[in-house]
Amino acid sequence: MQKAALPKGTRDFAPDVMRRRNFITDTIIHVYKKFGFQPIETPAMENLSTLLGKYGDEGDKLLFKILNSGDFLKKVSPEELNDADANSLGLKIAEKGLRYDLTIPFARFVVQHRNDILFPFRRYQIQPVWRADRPQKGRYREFWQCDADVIGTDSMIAEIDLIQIYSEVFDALGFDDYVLKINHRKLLEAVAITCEMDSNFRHLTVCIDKLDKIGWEGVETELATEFSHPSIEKLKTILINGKITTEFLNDLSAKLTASPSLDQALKDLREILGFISDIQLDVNMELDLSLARGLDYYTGCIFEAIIPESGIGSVSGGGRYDDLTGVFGMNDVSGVGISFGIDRLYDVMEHFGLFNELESSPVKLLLAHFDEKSRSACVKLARELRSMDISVQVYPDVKKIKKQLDYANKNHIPFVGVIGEDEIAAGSVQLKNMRNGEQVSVSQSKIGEALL
RNA sequence: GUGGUUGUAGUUCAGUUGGUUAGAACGCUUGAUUGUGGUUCAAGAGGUCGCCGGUUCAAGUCCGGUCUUCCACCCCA
Repeated sequence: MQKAALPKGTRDFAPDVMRRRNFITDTIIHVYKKFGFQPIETPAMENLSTLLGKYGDEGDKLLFKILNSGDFLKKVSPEELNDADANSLGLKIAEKGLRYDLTIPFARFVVQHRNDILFPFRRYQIQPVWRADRPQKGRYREFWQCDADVIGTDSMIAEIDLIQIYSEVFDALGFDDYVLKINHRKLLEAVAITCEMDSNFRHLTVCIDKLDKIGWEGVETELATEFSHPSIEKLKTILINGKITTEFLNDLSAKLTASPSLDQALKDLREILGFISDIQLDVNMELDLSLARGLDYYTGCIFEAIIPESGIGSVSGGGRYDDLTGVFGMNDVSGVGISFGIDRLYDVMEHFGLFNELESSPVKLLLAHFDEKSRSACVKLARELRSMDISVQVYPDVKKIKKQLDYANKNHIPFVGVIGEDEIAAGSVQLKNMRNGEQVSVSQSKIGEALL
């Protein structure tokens, strides 16, 4: 016999888990729709060429590759088999991969359907993504992302909408404590220029992103592998406080070397802060200069949402990208998007006990019986009740009534209708309320009303 | 990819320095109750101790490998 098992980092979702997961996705979809986003879906697999090189070296390693069908070794010579490293050999025997996120497939989608899309285009997409990571707390190899993107405009109205979405989603899910962090890649570029660290911008962003986690001393150590001491000291005077306020933006600009990047970042951020103030949006947003985000394609505003004391990093991330579609041959299309991680939202909600909905069954009535004849009567009655849009289930086997009641009880089915010889003769049903145990005899023709 | 950690009944877990027939709770089945669930009581079923190999008179217990769980790093939802 074979052992029933799942690949590492993947999970089954039982009905009670699905009910909660659906609550999360329904909540998010409801908000997305209010802001005019429309759903799309894309395939689980993409061509590897679509995926590779979009998420940095680290991302490439984490892609699940799909072995070519048929004789996948046909195109590989014995010499290549011996000499090749795993990476280059992988490309010869696999030309498809599982998607790593929903943003790159969306960019591909936009380019491919450019003639059918009306820009600016707002889409939401809720599908699983796969990463060949090592699983740990809040990290799975298969997990669900819940994306919303606006593409085809560089207006900050898109950012403002996304910020409002954050506020509404967290409120609706019941989080009273969350932090929406925001920063701007071009502001970071200005910092890099000022500190003469623009030679290795990526290293800079990776380091300062860890400020929260490892503190300035840790960041300093990691920076030292690439940058000079004076540069690091200068960065310290800019970064040391990490979090900055609206007013601090002005002070900050005075510290930074003038550049087009700086101008753009300040313009965007001031516009956003202005809107938030105008509409008096109640959102717990922090401008955080140490927020960098590793994904390579971000070029403007970047977002990250965290739930303090949850034990899980971030539940959402996002940002603006100026040229995601460029690699697919469609230039100068700016977009901005966010992505909620359903699995992490679930874990955090469970951690704080935010799932407080009553245990209830989608089935309202179970019809119980004593023999094949009364069971037939149940099937007939069930059909009538369903035509009234009542969710009914007929117990399938002829078993003791005790067993059938027990089944209803364990499934939290609120009502049981018992039909036997006497009831058939009288055209009635014994309707039992499973919550309080009360039982009444009801005419079969009236049972629908009794339940509604 | 690096380091650590975990695995015993359906589930959560005990199991002494290696030593008879591996336990508990909950769950499950049956009965008390042949037309009535939840509570109670009684009885019963259920384990190749993750898998493979090694040490030993003897392995759930020690050793090696492997898979799995969880955690940290890297990175990220």
